Amino acid sequence: MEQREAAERAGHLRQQLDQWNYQYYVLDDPTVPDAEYDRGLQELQAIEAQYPELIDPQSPTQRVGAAPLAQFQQVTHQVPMLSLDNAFDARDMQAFNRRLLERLSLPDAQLEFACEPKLDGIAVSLLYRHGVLERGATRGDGTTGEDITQNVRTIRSIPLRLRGSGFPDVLEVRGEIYMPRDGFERMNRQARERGEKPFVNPRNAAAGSLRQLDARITATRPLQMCSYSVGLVEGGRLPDRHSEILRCLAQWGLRINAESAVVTGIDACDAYYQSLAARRAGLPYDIDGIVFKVNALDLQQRLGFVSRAPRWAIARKFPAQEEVTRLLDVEFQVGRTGAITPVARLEPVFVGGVTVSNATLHNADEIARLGVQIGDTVVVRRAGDVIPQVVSVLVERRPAGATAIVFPTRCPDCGSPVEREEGEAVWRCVGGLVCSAQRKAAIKHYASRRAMDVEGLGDKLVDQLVDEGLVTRLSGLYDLTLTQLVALERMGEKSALNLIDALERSKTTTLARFIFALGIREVGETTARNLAQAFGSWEALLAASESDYLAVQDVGPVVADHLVQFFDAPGNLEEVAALRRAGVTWPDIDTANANALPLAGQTWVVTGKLEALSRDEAKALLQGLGAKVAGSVSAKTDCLVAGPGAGSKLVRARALDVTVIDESALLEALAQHGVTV
DNA sequence: CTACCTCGAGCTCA
DNA sequence: CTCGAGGTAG
Repeated sequence: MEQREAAERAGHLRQQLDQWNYQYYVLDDPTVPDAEYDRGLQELQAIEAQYPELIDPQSPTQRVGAAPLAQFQQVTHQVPMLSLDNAFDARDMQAFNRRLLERLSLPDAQLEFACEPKLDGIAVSLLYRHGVLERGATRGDGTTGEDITQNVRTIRSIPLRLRGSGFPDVLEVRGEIYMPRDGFERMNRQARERGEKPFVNPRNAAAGSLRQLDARITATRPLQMCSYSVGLVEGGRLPDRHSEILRCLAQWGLRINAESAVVTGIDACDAYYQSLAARRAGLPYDIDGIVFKVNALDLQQRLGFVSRAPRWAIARKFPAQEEVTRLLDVEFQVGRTGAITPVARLEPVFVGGVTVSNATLHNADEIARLGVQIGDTVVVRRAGDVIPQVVSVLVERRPAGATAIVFPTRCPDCGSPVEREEGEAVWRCVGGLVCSAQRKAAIKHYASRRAMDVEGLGDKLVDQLVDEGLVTRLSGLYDLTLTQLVALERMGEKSALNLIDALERSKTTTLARFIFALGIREVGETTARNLAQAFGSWEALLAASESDYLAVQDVGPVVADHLVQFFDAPGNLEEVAALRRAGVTWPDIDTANANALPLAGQTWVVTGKLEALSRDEAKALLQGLGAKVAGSVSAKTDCLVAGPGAGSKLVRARALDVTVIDESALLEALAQHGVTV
């Protein structure tokens, strides 16, 4: 075949194959036998082999999976991928509706909702530029995910090129990648036949398949993609109703859920939920709830967002699955703060897609409330990502040998007495650092990634080090020698050297990390950062008084009290000194730096009703940029943010010639300083 | 909390 | 081959 003729034939074949592919994988409506599709594909492959210059990256032959990656690259979502608020029953849904109507000032409206099942898979983002699939990414934390382009390209229901026309220049499609039940069963059957370990549920199978560095493996997995919204849109317009946008996506060759529907009013949402719940078991895929979205985009915009979720959407979850099992034993774990937590050891039971063998019983009150005994038959509940729970006891099935759970009066680890503070539910071991469980927890926390980040120092190793008596205090970590380490189990020279090296590297840190690493009660990462920022140096922190602490962001009387207690306790200051002697060091923060925050020195006031933010949120964001947010307008006020309904403050601001901006200007100002809402 | 992937390194046995 | 650590996801 001549090249010109080959090019023509290849073009024709691609179009034909894309069409068949679309009908098969997107519409679920095959029009030709598999053999015919395969024949076409082979012919195209043959042409492309003969004329490699004719290969098009979007060709249907290019779905077999590319060569393995060394690692996934990070990608930033320009429009964050938010999560959804949850509803668990009809009452939550009514409350959702009331919130909507109130915010929109439409007390009696029957809003239109777009509804569809919430597939149990992995959320992804697909970026199309000029209709060509450019990038696929995981959700990650909503802002930063991983580039899984190579893997998504192998999924047949994801078009490599959009069909038709009229799509925006840049279109980010969001949806769920999942594994249909039949594919999951088939794959697991094959895995078992080959003596490999099957996946426990379709969701994990989909997640595992997408995490492959070798896309050729992903290509063999029966994955599907279903689109449910759009993110970034540039150079084009989309319709003004969610349901219409979905229709566009379908026209452009993306798969959308066949069950999607539009209903009017919250009661119709309930009916939709009930009908789908009844058919749930018969669906070809797993779902864990139903999503309801306000259909009109202008209303969505007016409703805005709360922290990490839109106000205009909600996921109504199905009731958590429950299973009956036996309580084998209760262990009492001692946490970093000495808190004693009872943990139920259960006869392993498959519930909600995973095998549950542990569940927290929280505290003594919870045990009393349940009236549970060891040996009892209990009901365990698990819903999706929530922690398994012991819900109730089947008392009538209590065996003769059941024994009461005796809450310890002494620490199970060190034997010190346990105490409970007035009004608190948790009992704590008073042993402090005498208690090896607390020491272990303290060291694990110190070494953890967000604290001092000692790579390679995991739970098991810490247990060993403490049990062998090699480390009795934090600073003891830095005294470890090669000889000591090599003597440990599963520790060769290489591992030992790596650990010593990691410890050495951890010594250079920041004040914020160090404060966090100390494990002061109630002082988490954020508070530690605020303290570091406010005081700049360890000395300044130490010299500060309780009232100085109270002046720091997010520090209330409780945290301030814990700080004072920490510094008053005898061993702590000596321990910090020992750590610094061992070489732990950080740069002091120029406290002038704190004043370098963009709005430092300015005083703002927020009044009236805001839409995208609550007043408290606006206040917090402004404070984050260094502004002082006052309650009333004075001559010293730099700027007034006035929403609708602003009254005397607005009048006074005008009188005093204070700058007044509205909410959109505020959002813009925040965005200018890198704060997106 | 559970499950999964990946990697480095130690252990085991030929 | 197995283990532990580190990371991701829901």
